Amino acid sequence: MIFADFLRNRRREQLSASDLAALEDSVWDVQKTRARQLIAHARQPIRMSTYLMEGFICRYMDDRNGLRQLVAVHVPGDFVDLHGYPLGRLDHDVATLGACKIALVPHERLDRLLVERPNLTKLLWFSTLLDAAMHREWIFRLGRLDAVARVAHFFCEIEAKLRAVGLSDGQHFAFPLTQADLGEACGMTSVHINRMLRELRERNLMQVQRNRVTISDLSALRRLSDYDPSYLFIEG
Amino acid sequence: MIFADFLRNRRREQLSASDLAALEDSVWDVQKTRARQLIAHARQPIRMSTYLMEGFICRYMDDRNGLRQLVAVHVPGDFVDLHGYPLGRLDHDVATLGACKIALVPHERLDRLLVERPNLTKLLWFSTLLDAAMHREWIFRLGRLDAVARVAHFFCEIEAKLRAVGLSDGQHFAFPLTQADLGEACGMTSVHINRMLRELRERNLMQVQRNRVTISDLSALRRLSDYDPSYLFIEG
DNA sequence: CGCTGTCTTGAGGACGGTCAATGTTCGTGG
DNA sequence: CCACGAACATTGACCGTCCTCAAGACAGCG
Repeated sequence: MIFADFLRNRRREQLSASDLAALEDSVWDVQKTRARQLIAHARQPIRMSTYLMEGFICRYMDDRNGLRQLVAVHVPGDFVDLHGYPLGRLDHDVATLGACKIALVPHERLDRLLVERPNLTKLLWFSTLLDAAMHREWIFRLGRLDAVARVAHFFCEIEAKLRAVGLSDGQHFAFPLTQADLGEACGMTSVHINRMLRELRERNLMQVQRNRVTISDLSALRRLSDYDPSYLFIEG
Repeated sequence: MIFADFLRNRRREQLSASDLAALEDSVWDVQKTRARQLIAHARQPIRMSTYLMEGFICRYMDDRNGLRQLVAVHVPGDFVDLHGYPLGRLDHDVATLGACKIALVPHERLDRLLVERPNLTKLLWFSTLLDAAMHREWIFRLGRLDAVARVAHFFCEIEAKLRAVGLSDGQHFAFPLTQADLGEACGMTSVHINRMLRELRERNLMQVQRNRVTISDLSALRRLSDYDPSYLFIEG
């Protein structure tokens, strides 16, 4: 089962057995990729979309000087660049963070689903709009929060997303991002990320060590960063 | 014709006469609204979406202290909260900036279009993903640009969007946002917005006066802010 | 004509960036 | 099993951008 985690704890009950089977059938290939590998280029037309089964993927834009701004971080269960289907090309790059397992879905097969399966189409549409909701939360984070809160807010989101697919117990989870990556996500330098992580550690809220995050006080972390996960549409 | 500007200069040629007629038929009411009026509430279920015919609308989120962060500014031709259809509820508020003319489309009617008109559905989906692309550009703006460039970048986007629907000639356009609004869009204080506008004026790039923007050197403005409008998918 | 919201400007300070040095971890190959 | 190098993490000193606070000017509107 490739799409086992797709919309898990979201609206999966709206996915009929037959729609799910059609979705599974639309997969062209399942692949493993190494860490730090580019999997889709900005501006080029794309003919397939990538569904993430294992690992972490990010999307980012470059400025003139080659400095990156991450615009999304994806976890298993995410249909990473499904928006490339209606758009036809991407406005950003997509790359793996750690090693990943991905499924590739050709757009011609999505065309069939669009015509034959309105219910599934609406769920696929929904899933691309979840990404848009996350984008909005990132805008809020960058526009209104100070440095500590930005970092805390970022981890709150990752934790909530991972928990929805069973990869966090609320206290621990695997996490392949470096401090430089965090800087590119939060709009700050890796040096300052380091200081903010120290602050969060010293306040006994959370810590990061060797690709692993430990959260000791999730509710304090959420309070600190004004975090409300309702935009993720996770049930229960 | 209500949807005269919808996807104008984007993919409107893909909109068949019959699809367009069906879209027009799905409108329940056309209304005029005053300036600074809330038209959709965060968190509440919504049963209609708003298409903007005239005026400016913004979407925003509040932090704990009631400080706003704008996440989008809409111009005529935008289907402002169409994403509320697959989502079922919004994660943010929607309000008019100046006086507006809007068309309301009940979601039950969109359900019919979804089942009967896959081609139209794909275009509607596309239009919600344009908004997501703009969100990404806003993330980039807030994360990677300094204050002058942020303001310049914002105006470059507004100008490009207005030009696509014939409301800017590349040099002049109507603009109802106050400096406080600009601050809420660009993640800075209105005081600093004021200083940056002065800088742009003194460098002979652009100026704002009485709800009107004059751009004297658009290409310099774009260079300054690393602006590339390709994410808007405007043709020609 | 006065009220209110918006704009403008200044002075001082805090937050986060820059630059640079050092420490740590981990994979690779001898 | 250890030696080495590369990538990543950590810390300090200094500095610039942008925020805060505050006062005053201006414009639109009753």
